[in-house]
Amino acid sequence: MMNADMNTASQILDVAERTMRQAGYNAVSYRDIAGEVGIKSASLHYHFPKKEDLGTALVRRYAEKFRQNLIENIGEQNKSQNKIAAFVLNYRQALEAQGLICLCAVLGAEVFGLPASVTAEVKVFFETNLDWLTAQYEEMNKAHPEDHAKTTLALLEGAMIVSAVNSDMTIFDSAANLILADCK
Amino acid sequence: MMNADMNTASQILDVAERTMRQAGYNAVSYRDIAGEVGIKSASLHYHFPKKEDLGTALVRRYAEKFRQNLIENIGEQNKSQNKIAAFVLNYRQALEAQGLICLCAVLGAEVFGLPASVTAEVKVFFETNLDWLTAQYEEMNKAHPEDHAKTTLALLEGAMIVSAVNSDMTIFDSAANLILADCK
DNA sequence: GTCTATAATTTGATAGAC
DNA sequence: GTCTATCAAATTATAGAC
Repeated sequence: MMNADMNTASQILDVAERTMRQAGYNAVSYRDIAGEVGIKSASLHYHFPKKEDLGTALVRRYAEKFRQNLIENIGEQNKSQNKIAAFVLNYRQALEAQGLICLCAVLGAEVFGLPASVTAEVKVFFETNLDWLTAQYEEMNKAHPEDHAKTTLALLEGAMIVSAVNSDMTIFDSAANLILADCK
Repeated sequence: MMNADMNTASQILDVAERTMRQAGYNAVSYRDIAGEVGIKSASLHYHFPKKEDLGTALVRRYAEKFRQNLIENIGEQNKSQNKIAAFVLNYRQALEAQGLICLCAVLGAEVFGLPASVTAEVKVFFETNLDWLTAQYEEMNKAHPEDHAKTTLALLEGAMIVSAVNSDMTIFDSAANLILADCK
């Protein structure tokens, strides 16, 4: 009986993640989440006293899932080129399979209106991504690994947004191809 | 006496644009806008009956301003390389001077929660950008001008978000340099 | 952990006077 | 064009029973 539905907190985060990635931080209400989970909104406050707590927990879990998924996608690969490919795939799956933009792209776009603690978690996600990418480009002996890391992350986050608005996956794929071509 | 403050509608749009670019569509309220403009929220409905009307008018004006600003930045230039540089500068000025992310990046991130008419205007903005960029890359005899256009737009929109979250303009500049280097 | 009940505030929106 | 007055609904949040 160890299925995911046993944990109410994780169910709350599941619903919150989907709705926030669809419509942003302010579009998500305790009442709507509670309705979908099947409890009352007052009960939500037991798990996450303030909305800010829900926001930070959400981004933290998202970052951890991203990390775990990356490890899975990398599998047995040990060449940096293939690790970058796994990284790009990580983002692509989120967009195509679930039809959702990266949580941190959505929250990042609203950055000047977010609680400071939520912004801090989004920043950690981006910095972790940049550090990891920089390490890969270093291993590939690129001249300016930090620059490569910055452009790769920006490309993926931006491509998700433009792709979603225009309902056109070829935008994401152009970005992905540019990143992969640069690794050859 | 032809100053901008004469037109209440444009004052409303000024405040709405700034706050939406800071915190997203749902973070902006009629009451807050009215307070800053110095009128009552009921009066706002005279100019924009529904919030959806305000949203569409906002994106339409933003797209037009972007177009006008691009023409100014291009100036006497007639080489496509320099036109692309003006395009990049257009985005950079928004971020650095005003400290704000592109309106359409912010709204685009919330795309699955926006009124359909607002989404449509954001899509027009992106498509216009893509068409213009494609024309420039065609003139430069690039092999796949549409791909170049897609990656350039995605890079700029994504770079604004990551730069803003990390309070680090070098992220935007890495993206800008990649675009400009590709034009040489 | 979840509930009922409730509070204080904010939201988009309308009617009608001036 | 802007105002007052008003509305119904939604928001985050708390107190206290079970």
